Amino acid sequence: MRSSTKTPAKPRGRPRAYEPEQAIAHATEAFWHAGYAATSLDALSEATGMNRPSLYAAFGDKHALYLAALDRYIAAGRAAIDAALGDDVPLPRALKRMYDSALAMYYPPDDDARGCFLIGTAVTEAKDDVEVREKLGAGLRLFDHGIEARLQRAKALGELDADADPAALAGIASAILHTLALRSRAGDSRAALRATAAAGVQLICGKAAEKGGAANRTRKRSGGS
Amino acid sequence: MRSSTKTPAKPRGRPRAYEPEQAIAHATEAFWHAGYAATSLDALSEATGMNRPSLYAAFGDKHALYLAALDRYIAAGRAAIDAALGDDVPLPRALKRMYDSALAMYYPPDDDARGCFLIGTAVTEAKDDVEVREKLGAGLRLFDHGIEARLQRAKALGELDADADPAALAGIASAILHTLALRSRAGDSRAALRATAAAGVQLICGKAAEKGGAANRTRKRSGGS
DNA sequence: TTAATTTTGTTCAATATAGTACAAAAACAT
DNA sequence: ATGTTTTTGTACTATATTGAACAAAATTAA
Repeated sequence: MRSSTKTPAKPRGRPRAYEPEQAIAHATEAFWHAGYAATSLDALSEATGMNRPSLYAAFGDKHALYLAALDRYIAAGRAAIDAALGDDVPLPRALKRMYDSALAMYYPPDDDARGCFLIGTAVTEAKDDVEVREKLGAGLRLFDHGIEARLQRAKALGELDADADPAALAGIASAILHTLALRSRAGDSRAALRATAAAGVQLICGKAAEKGGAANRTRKRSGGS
Repeated sequence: MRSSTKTPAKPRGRPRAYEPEQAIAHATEAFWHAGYAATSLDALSEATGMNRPSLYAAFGDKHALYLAALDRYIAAGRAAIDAALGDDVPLPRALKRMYDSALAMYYPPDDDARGCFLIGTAVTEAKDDVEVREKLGAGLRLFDHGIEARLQRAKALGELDADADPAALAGIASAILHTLALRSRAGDSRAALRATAAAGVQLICGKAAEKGGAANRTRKRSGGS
């Protein structure tokens, strides 16, 4: 039962000294630092602990490895968005949680601010590299759709006005995410970006957005003045 | 009178075969395409028409040339923002004009979409390169302040609510600009980004924002329904 | 016309990088 | 134990790239 899904019988020859998932994770870190073009295969070799021929055998060339790193990051990003927006927390809180979760990635505890891997590295390559451009575009759209789904639910639940446009608002919410992704790498402080995110949430959700934190769970969504 | 300001008397030796301003402009184009790391000195040499020794003599190394290109672009960007927001056009119109002016740069008439030079190339380098990071941060702030100044005027003129926070709104308006900068390079259509910009303008200016385009120049800023 | 000055253009050396070839090593199958 | 298979690790080649050296060219000053 397990042999057909996970382990294809038994691997025949010398066992690999690395775990593919881990290797891609470490390669991602390397690309994240210097970007795609400035990251040499030697740097990737050192980051993954694999020597160059093993890298080629396992992933193909540098480009293929980068695409694999993008795929992995995009999937994790979408999962993080869904996790932040998932359970039935009020919309402003959920959005703030999403932005905080992003900032936690953009400001690693032990290193300098690095921003978003996708935006911080793929945007540069996207101009001349069709595969990167399409992966980047698809990734951004995937994030959009995760947010849009939550906003659609919010509209259905009355958390948003009846005439609200979830798709358009998702575009704005994504724009806030993008500015965080950029500015964290550009040297802005985490506190400043939290404030930007909060301002964005307030604008998206309307003036009635909670301000005191956990206090007003049962806030009113007034429509008048 | 002119000798001390523009032309320092007369240049002594062989005249240069290039104009520094033009050379930086062409170098900018080259960097814009492939990014900083992937642009070789040979590519810069070809783009500028200068051979490598002349490049070194004129600007120093590749890094210094890139910084000069960033400076020039940032100054032009600020000028474009001020021009778009300058005269006394209503706020929503002015913001849309700013975004349109940005999109005109991001989608060159004769080439593929290229996005924003600053965001499309400097963000990647910013992580490990202090000078680029500081220039990028200063550039983004310069743009912010241009927008914020207009929003402050808008508040004084009653175009924004009395309790509006111009600085915070400028952060949002910049975020919209950033998302356009990214997404244009990521393959999004210009029409889609114009719609995103319009949605952002509407949210920033309030529901009373104009919708009909050039038709309602004399719209009312009603407070009611 | 001659000297001085600055830029240009060719050439070269040093290094880095990508990609591959090939032998050694570590496992399984018989 | 012996052979087969797959991965590892070293070494090598080809190319690209940076940065500088140096002679030729174009101009002004005397």
